[in-house]
Amino acid sequence: MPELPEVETVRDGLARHVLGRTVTDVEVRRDSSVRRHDGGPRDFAGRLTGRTLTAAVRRGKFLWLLLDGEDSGEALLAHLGMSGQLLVRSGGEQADVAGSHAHLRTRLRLDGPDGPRVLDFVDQRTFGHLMVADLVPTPDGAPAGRGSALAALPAPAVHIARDLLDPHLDRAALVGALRRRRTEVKRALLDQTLVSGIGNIYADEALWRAQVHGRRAADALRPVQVGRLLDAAAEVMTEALRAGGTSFDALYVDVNGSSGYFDRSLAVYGQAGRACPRCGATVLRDSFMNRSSFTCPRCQPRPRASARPRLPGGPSPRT
DNA sequence: CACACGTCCTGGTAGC
DNA sequence: TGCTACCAGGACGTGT
Repeated sequence: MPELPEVETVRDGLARHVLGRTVTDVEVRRDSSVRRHDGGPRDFAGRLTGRTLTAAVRRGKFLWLLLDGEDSGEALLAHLGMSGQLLVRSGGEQADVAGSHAHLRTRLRLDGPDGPRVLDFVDQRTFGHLMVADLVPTPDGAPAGRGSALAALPAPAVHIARDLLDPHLDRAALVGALRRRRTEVKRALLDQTLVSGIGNIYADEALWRAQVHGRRAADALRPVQVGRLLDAAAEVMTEALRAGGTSFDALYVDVNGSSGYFDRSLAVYGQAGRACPRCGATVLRDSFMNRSSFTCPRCQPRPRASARPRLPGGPSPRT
């Protein structure tokens, strides 16, 4: 599952392999891959063709490539969803044949100083998408004083909060905001408008590291516990980033959610029935909202009712 | 056929 | 009472 570390790895790969290149052709093979683009597939292709990619930027799980040009307030915005990949390869015919992929959704051809290249958007489960989006200035934009387009966000991403690896994140404010939420702490961690980049996998890993059960009420946690939780999340994502970032060769930009870290180092996610690496108790799997949560019953005791959020409806008057 | 889950959307609620 | 911000849960989509 592409969460922050995987998306950052893709961003870095794009920064190294497609910047400065110009789009020569756009082939949308499945319209739904650009379903969020206002003008449809044809407009999508039209807006990209001839544009040069000038920067690769990420916030949370959103990723975008800035486009040059007169009206340069635009970006090619990508979200990988559950299974999206962006693959770069050299643009020779051989690569075309070898590179034909069962789940290829959109292909961009690029031209640059050292020959043609191909940027493929591949997505098995189709939750991902591409679009050309307008950049809009935002007060929460980005480092002041960098008067470039970096200070603006693509319109569909303006509601996305800064992520834990963003040097301009206001940690104290985030701790406060999390503790103000009247919901389960895991749900708050997954809320991209509070803090971005955390998905189901890293949420479970962070909660395990901080020894907090995800069903505890966010507003019942002490500030220091929330701080530890955020530290744990930043830590586990940094480790995953290091592990994933080293496993790609020079040209291919690849993410399938594994990033090498997935299988090896997860303490609880997907580990139901196995031993907790810290205490040896058997890891549990619970269902919530059609999603899975993995916890260690000893390290992360389930909260008593009084420590769970008071949900709408209150203590049911079930007469 | 249940299950994987990130984001968007809807309907409803709490609190002012 | 009316308004707003917030929150829970369902829909979506495809392959294993």
